[in-house]
Amino acid sequence: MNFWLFKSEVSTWSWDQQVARGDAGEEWDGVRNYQARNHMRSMKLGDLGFFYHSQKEKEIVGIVEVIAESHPDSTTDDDRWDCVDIKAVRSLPKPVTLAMCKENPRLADMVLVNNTRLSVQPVTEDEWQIVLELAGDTD
DNA sequence: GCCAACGTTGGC
DNA sequence: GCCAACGTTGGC
Repeated sequence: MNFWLFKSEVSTWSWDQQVARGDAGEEWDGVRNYQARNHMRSMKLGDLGFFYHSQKEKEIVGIVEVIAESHPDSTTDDDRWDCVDIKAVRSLPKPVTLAMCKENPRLADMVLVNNTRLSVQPVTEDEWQIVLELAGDTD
């Protein structure tokens, strides 16, 4: 089981839209960055990820699950670009802001904090647990 | 709205 | 294969 983080601008694709898709999920298309694509290629069914709103909100708002492994991105004919499908699992009780991540010494190495431009990122298991704690998601 | 960081493109 | 120019992302 691996953990990830998916970044999206609210105006492009929001958490509300993702939730509205239900178990059908949605293709995480439109990624045109090799690093992000490579992360998606290494995802497995059942992997979990955070859903992060960039720009205005700058906070992790929910948890998603990979429901289809890497396949060609249907929004382009360019065969360089693949993507996965994800579905919303649940919203976080309290969103975890970028500022909170930056303040927490244990999250100092989180990709979110250090590489602001990468739209699909790996998250370590430790980081995953810490963020869940910050979110009050103590399941 | 600005700008830093970073990725990509294309000329040589 | 290098590197300058350019475009985009995203935090501030």
